Parts: sequence; C-alpha cells; structure tokens
Amino acid sequence: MSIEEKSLNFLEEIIDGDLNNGKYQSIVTRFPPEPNGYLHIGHASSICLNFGLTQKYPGYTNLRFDDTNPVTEETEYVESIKEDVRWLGFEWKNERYASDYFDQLYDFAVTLINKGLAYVDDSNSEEIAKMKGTPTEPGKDSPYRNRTIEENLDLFLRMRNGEFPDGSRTLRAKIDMSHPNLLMRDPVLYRIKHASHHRTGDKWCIYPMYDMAHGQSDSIENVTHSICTMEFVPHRELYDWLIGKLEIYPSHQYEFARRNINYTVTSKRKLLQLVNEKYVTGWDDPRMPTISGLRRRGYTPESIRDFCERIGVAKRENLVDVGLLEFCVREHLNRVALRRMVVFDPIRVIITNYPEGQYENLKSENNPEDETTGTREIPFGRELFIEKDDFMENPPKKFFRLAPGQMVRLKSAYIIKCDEVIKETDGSIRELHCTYFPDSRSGHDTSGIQVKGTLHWVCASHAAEVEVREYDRLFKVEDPAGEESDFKNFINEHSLNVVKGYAEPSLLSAQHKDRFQFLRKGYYCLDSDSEKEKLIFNRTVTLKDAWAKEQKKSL
RNA sequence: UGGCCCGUGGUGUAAUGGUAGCACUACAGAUUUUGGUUCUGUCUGUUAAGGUUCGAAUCCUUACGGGCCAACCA
Repeated sequence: MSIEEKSLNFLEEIIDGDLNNGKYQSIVTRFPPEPNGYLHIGHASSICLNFGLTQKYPGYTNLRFDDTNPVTEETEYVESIKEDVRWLGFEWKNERYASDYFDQLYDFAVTLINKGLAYVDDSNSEEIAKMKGTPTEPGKDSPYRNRTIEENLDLFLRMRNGEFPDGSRTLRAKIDMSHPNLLMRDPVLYRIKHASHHRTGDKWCIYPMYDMAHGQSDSIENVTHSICTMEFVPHRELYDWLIGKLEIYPSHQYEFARRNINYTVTSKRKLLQLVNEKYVTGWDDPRMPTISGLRRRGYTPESIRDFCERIGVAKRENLVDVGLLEFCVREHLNRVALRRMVVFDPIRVIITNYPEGQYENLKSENNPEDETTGTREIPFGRELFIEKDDFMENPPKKFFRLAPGQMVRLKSAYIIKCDEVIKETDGSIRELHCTYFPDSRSGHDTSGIQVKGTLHWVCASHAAEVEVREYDRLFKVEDPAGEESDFKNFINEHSLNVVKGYAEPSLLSAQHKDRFQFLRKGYYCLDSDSEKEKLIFNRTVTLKDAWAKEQKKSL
C-alpha cells in the first residue's frame, strides 16, 4: 500500500484551507443545471467535482435547477437530469429550484430599490445596448436612471402585475455606467416575459436574470463554494456586489475551465441542433456525448467517473483526447464484460474429419479476469464460421491466422489445419476444408502442437443472426466548434455502420444490463431498440487492435 | 485597439523558491488458448527575453500566444 497522497486540485486546496483555518466546519456545494437540455460529458465533470468534494470533505451537495427562463425550459429536461445524476452514482441532499425562490428574489429586488440601488428602465434592449458603451468607451446613463424610489417601487409592482408588455421595461442595478467590467454597467436584473413556467405556471410575468438569481439562490442555500466555469469570471464581481448590498449569506464563487473533448461538441445549443435537425436520432443517440447517449452506448458510470478523475480540474483551456475516455471504458469493461463469440463477416469452414450431424458442447470461461463468472457452453460441429479476415490465401510474414497448410487454435475448442480452399466459379472463396486434431481439445490438449494464433468462431447451424451497430466519432475534425464555418459541416457521415453478426447461442438470453466482450472485436451491449426476435447490439468501443497497427505500418 | 483569465512533452495534470513527476498516446520487447489483458523499457516538456536569488516552471517586468466579456441566455 502506498502512503503517498494524491495531490490536491486548486479547489481542494482552497477548501482544505477554509476547513483548516476554521472558516467553515463543513461545506455546501451545488450542481446548478438549467433544465433546457440533456446533460453531457462536460456536466459529468462538474457533477463529479461538486459531489466529489462533499464526499471527500464534510458537507453536502444540492441539486438546484436554474430555471429562470421559462421559454426554453421543460419538465422533460428536469427528469432526464435527475436520472443522469443518479445513474452517475450521486445523490443530492436537497432538490431545489431557483423558481422556489421567486418570492424571496422579488423581495431582494425591492430591497435594492429601497436602497436606491436599482431602478426601472423604460428603454428597450437596443437602447440599453447602445447606452452600454464598448470595452474601450464608457457607457451613458439611462434617462430613467434617477427616478425616485417611490416611482421605481410603483413601476416594479406594476411590472409584476402584468401591466406592461414583454420587453417594454426592465429592472436594472444602479452601479456605474463607466465601469471597466461591462457587467457592472447597470446590469438588467428582471425582465418581463408573459410566459408560462414549467413549475410556477402563470404566477409570474417577470423573471430574474441569471445574476439576480444564481448568487442569491446560493446564498439562500448557504452554499459555501459555488463552483462554475471560467466564462463566469466577470460575473463574480456582480455576484459579490449583490450579496454585499443585500447583506445576505456570503457564498463565494470559484471558477474552473470547462472540459472540452475532441471530435465532439459539448454545448447544449449545438446538441439541440443535432437533435432537432435529425443528424442523430435523439438526445440519447449512442453517438451523442450526452450522459444518456453514453449510457445507451454501453459506457458505465464507473468509467465516466474514472475519466473525470483522470482529466482533473484546472483553469487553463483544454481539449481532452477522447481516447482517454475510451481507455477508461475499456479498462472497466475488461474487468466486468462477459466474453462471447460473434462472427461478423463469415467464411464457412468444413471440418472434414468431424462426423456429419454430430455436435458437442464445449466450455468456455465467461471472463478470464474474473473466475467467479464461471463458464458457458458453446456448440461445436462439422460446419463453422470464422471471420473472413482471419484467412489469407497468400499470407504475409507475421500472419498468425489461418492459411493453406497453416494451423490455428479455435478458441476453447480444437486446433485445426487448413487443407484446401474451395472456390466458386468466379474465383471467390466458397469454403475452407480443414481437419481437426481430436486430442487438441482445450484443457485436454495432449497433441503437443504449438500454434501462434487463436480464432473466434461459431457453429454454423447454431449461430443466431443479430444486428450490430458500429459507431465512429460524430465529427471529422478535432474541434468542430472552433472551426470557421458551421460545426455541422464537419459531421462524420460514416458515424453509424450497421452490420449483421452470427452469434453464439448463449447471446440469445442477453439482458439490457449485461456488458459483453465479443472476442477479438470489442465491447457491446444490447440496444434499447432490441426486440425478442431481433437482437440489436451497440458497439461501445473496439478492442485495441495491434494487428491493424502492424498492417498500417506495411502500407 | 479596454478589462479580466490562462500558458509545463502529442494530450490531460502534478511539482506552491531546492532532483520537472504521473496518466493517456506513440514506439520497442516479454507473456498470452482474445494480435485483448498483464508486465518491462524508451522517446518527447516548463512560450520568449530580461530581472531578483546560492538556486526560478514557481517571484517581478516586458513581449508573444490562447480564451472570455458589449443577450431582456445561463
């Protein structure tokens, strides 16, 4: 056992310090999704961070929906988010909604008005934008900036009562129109939206902006460490300003760099486009980087958590190699997946010295990495299928598979030798005539024959036809969102390849929770489209393929 | 061209003034009834220039590079 401690990330260091110097006895974090889309792998990072922190340190984590914009938010998203967080293996202390706090938030706004720190502006959005100034020029005060407190109070109440149309008025903080931070130039706090909210219905027609809702919700929940991504850095000044002026519980905001992954996009807006414009079949399409897509693809929560742990937390821009995610799922699946044999592109093998009509059942281990998984039986007979790729008439030097005159082991069965290649009239191969060595049966091999290669195979008469969906990366370029033109121009049109497979009969009883390794091919799981009569498997990820690499070298 | 944030191998992340480490990838080899797994080894790095210091990835200055900010989105 190593006593070496893993080094802390910068947030753990801050928390460690806060706990050690007595600033806090325990901490509160929150995961604050807006329910306007499904969670993706980037959110997984944030979830593992926020929940992970309160597993490591005393305290708890809330799930809080940042539902302040009724026009984009839906209950469907709320449900999916809860399912995904639980599936990842985390449980929140409290389920909260910013909309739970609408009354309180309204009171906060009134407090600001009473302090002379907020005012109702009759300007429309173009006018406000114009008066905002630019990064190099100061803004101009709105003509409505110096209304009396009484007038502001009256107008704000009438906004709430629905007397004004959308966009006609806003409540703005009164800060400084020449502030170097654009966000401090009298930011909008409340806007009018005559829209039905998924939780509060038609109770409200004014809704708080992010800045008016987020920090105050943190404060209400006594969140100690409010962790968000780097793009919110400029908001921190406003976050602190509002909490300070309101004199409420001082939550603090900390920022880390969002994780980007190559060959995909992680932006709810872009993912929504892929769904709406039918580039994928839905949010849970196995090619999507969503949690639900990864789940359907066959990824395990363990592998995703491991991935998030490995990529870490920092503040610099990053583009993580999707290969690491694949490594993590291979590593987990290698330990838990049941081994099965499936031939995809078959070539018929006739064992000429094996009696016609005779069959035997051979035992094979379910998982050599885990003996407790036991064995299964596989039928063997005179006619078999092997992979077309596993035979070559004129093999190159290091080809350890089947070739005329060459011998191979059939996994968990016998050693066979290829005697004859039977061809069609057009020259294509019809079948291979082979002989087997009866004394070479797996586990009882007394033949003394040494072979270099072992092949997977299925008994031709017992094989079950299944559909297999092979997936490739959704985009052809590393950073589709960073390209000049529209990200959809870089979609990989070959990201889905549907093939037929001939499976050993034990796969007929596959369950949705099962994870399989199809020997020498990859990891697979049953897809939700599967039916009793038509089994459909998703390829989660291929096995590493050293032979493919070897071949590439000689090209 | 204003402000803010950030620059460590191909990628991600450590080293908090004292031997630049770990993981993934790549490459080479060993083992293997999965060309998988496992094991061993190798390559590759502090953006640059000054300064402070016995000593700098670390502190300071400047330059360079990247990112964010001018929604009634979050």
